[in-house]
Amino acid sequence: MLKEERFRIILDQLGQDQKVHLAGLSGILNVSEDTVRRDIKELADQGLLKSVRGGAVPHSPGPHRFKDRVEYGSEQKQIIAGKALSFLKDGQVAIFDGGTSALLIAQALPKDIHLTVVTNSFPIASILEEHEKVEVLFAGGRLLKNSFVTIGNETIQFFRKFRADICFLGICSIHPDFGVTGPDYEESEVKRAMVESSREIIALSTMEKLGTAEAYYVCPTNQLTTIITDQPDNLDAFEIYKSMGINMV
Amino acid sequence: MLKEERFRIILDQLGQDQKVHLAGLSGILNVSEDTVRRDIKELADQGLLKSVRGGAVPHSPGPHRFKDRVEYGSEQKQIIAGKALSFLKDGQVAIFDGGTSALLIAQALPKDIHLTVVTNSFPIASILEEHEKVEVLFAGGRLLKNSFVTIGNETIQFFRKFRADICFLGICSIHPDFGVTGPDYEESEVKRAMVESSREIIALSTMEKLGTAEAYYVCPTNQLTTIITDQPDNLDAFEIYKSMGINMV
DNA sequence: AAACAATCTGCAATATTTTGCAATATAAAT
DNA sequence: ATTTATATTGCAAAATATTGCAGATTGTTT
Repeated sequence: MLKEERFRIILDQLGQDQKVHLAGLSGILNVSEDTVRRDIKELADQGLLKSVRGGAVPHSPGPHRFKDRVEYGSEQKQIIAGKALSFLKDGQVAIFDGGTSALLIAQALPKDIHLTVVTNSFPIASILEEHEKVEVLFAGGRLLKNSFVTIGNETIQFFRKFRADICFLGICSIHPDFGVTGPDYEESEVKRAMVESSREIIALSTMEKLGTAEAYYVCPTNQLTTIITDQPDNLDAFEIYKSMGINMV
Repeated sequence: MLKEERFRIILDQLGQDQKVHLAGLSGILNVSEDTVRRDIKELADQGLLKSVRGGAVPHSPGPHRFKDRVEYGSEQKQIIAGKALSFLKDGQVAIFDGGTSALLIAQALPKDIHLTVVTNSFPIASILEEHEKVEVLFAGGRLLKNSFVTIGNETIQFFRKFRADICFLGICSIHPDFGVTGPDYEESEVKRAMVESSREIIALSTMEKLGTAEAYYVCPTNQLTTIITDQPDNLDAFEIYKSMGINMV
């Protein structure tokens, strides 16, 4: 049997099972495990698979890898991110909140837009590194370990120093009477500072968060310029906010 | 079963439930809990999940990217990092410079030490995320894309607000007469702010940098408390600095 | 402080890989 | 056709990695 034949069979098997064992292939191909091992090594050198102890696995693992999962949030948030982009204009100064909604906007951001982004989120800053034309101003402060955002007085002071054109605010809850609220004191304080430093406020919220309230106050509802939701079809709520002069998208 | 298969199953489970238990996986995978533990540890090292007591949880959408960037420092720098650790005492406030030398110290830092770390380096902050007992204060400012550190006036102001016990300063050049100097204006300015905010200054330098000078001034040589080098055998230079009252290690 | 669970460490048993080598096959040159 | 060089293959010993276990250590709960 030609070596190339073996290669093809190995790759076929791999395509079917997402894995191959040396012993199994040795049987199928009628060669020693050593030979299979050498074949696998050769294929690995070509980048066609990944050699692991005892066999091989596909080189670029499928979308089931967790790393990839993290980066794609829920479909609702993707929708929101897409809508949000249309509000950004070239040359603006934009504040990006530390939540996952704003993160998705950063991911969806085209590479050719020229921006100044002020944020307290490591992941966002990390993504924007690839955007040549985006200048990133990172807010200092105490680092919140699990979410990789900075909070605290330093962070607040940082945002106070800037005057942004637009602010993308990941929202926990919005209520017509109680305003924008969040579940965490310090994060809410930071959000307030963001709001107060920005001309336009774009709230990013899934539909079910409209009409709820949490413990800590961020800002009055009418301070929001626009509310972006995933499904703008809940007409009741819609009208309420529209009557307050808020742009619903 | 291939180790990689187990990895995939673990990550799949994690994607579904947002958590996995050692016992559960041990049953599913038909291996001992110890093996699962080791698997989880390995995955955690790759940044694909976060190991917690009793199991694992998804890693926050944090910047694993930095870790990839971290070049495994040269042997010299590893030596320096080892020596530097002995200067850190429990409970101290420490400033970590943005260079690779300080990064290696962070990597070598034991998990059980209690510290407050002030830094302007994303990679360092990212590494310290895993250290439960380390509080990280991150300096805001303009983000330098390629090196992932913040610089500029905001950064300097941030460091001015703190009084640290110890500061690890990655050094470009030290000269007995010209003092500590660096090749970049803004970075040198930030370093100066660090130096001025700290009681002890530990300079991290390879031997060949002692006795050279660059364009931008950081601080006078005698402001250094200690100079850590890779090979403390160049006696000529050694005596010069010692006679200035600097601890050479 | 005691009791318990989880983790770490060293170890031995097992499995896998590497390496050098010899036998065989394939290709190229005479 | 014969020889020579080159590559492939299988084998076996040595080196390395993995795994489960038992005891020590650490962390958590009551």
